[in-house]
Amino acid sequence: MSNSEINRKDNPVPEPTLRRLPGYLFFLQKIKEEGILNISAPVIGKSLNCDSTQVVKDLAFTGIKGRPKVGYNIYELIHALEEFLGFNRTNEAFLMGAGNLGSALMSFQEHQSLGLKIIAAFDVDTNKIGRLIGGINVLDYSKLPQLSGRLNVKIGILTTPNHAAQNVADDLVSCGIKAIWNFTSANLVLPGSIIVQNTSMSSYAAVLLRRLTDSGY
Amino acid sequence: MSNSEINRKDNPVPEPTLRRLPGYLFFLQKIKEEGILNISAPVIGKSLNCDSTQVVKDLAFTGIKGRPKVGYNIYELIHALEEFLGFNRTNEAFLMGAGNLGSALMSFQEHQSLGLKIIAAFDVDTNKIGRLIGGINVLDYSKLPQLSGRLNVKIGILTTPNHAAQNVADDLVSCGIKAIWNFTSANLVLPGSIIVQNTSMSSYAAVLLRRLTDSGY
DNA sequence: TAGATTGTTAATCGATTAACAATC
DNA sequence: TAGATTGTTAATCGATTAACAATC
Repeated sequence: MSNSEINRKDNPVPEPTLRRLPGYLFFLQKIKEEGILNISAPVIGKSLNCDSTQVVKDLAFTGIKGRPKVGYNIYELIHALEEFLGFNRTNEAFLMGAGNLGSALMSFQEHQSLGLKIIAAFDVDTNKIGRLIGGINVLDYSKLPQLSGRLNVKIGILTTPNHAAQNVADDLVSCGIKAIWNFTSANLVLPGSIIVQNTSMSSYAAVLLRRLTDSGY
Repeated sequence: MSNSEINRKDNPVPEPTLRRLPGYLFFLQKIKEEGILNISAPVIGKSLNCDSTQVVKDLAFTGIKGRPKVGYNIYELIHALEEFLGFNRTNEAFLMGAGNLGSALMSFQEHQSLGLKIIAAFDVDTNKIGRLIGGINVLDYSKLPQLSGRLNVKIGILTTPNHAAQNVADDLVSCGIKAIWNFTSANLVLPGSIIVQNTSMSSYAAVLLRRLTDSGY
């Protein structure tokens, strides 16, 4: 039984850990340029402002082995992180709703480095259908079942208006989508097997604004 | 000593709570249309798929009082949430970096309902300077100190390329900005008094992609 | 009054941090 | 060998969930 197979069922990676891992990866990619070969958890922790024990534990989830007194080989570590996070694969996705936010995500090059590839966008607005945004075609929403049947895409990115979110999510699920990246404020009710990643701007705005109030302005 | 004054110092609102509060607010705004006058924590919990005790505790942070057997007055509750989160105020912000993501945020109307108002954007790209995006002017980056001196803006939205993020953040701080909403992947090193809200897409992509892998595709 | 719900206190759970043994 | 760092086990901390008393 491989490490990943053990994790799959009994030992899911904690979400806080997953959220930190890309930070390590970006830091390592940055300092790789400086020709450093090995790096230790205390150095990473000091640079990223977090506990070194936590760095060790987080990195252990990727299956990488470090050497006492030396640390981790930076190339192995970068590879392990990319592999573990799926950033070096190509994960195809549909984008639903080519409005402001949707268009931005299509134009946003950085997804590529996260192994995410939006292969098509869908909208009901005839003004948007047929347009090419960030190199991605905006298709008629009614074409979704047909295309999903052929392409076996697993990820849906939801950038519709809030009121349409639940219906579109339901449609995605019936088309075989396994994971939904929900940028709307809608609370989606979906089968438990569907992975939902909520990324509503309002949550972050809430934290930021309240902290500002807490601090006494 | 008012409730908010007590919270300010000794009892900061937990971040998980703050992240959930906008969800309650959107739900309430939606069902307000149906003419419902009172709503109980168990009903909110059932609809939003979370524990009713948690709803009660979360709402208590806003200072609102409920009535046993009846629940909360929906109008009072909406008001309390908006007030507490700062969504009914106008919080002015500068946006730094009018690229794809920055442009999207400028066009994204929903910020208004979060009490956020981007009053100007800044960029170094002469092709962008002078343009109007989503009704917001893109100004020359060098104009930042001058404008911030006059306007007393507290919030900076950081949508620059990663490599420029730290420098721009430093400039924002020296211009009197108190809170930075960081959309880049850069790990910002700033004075402790500055509120930083990291919203890097890569963290969410990481969680989503890994959960997909965990589930066995 | 009876019953549902708030509001609070206690128990559980999970993540972070600390301690320490293993090892290069 | 000595010392720094990994890797693991234990202690702490905070958030969630459960229990229960107060109350409308």
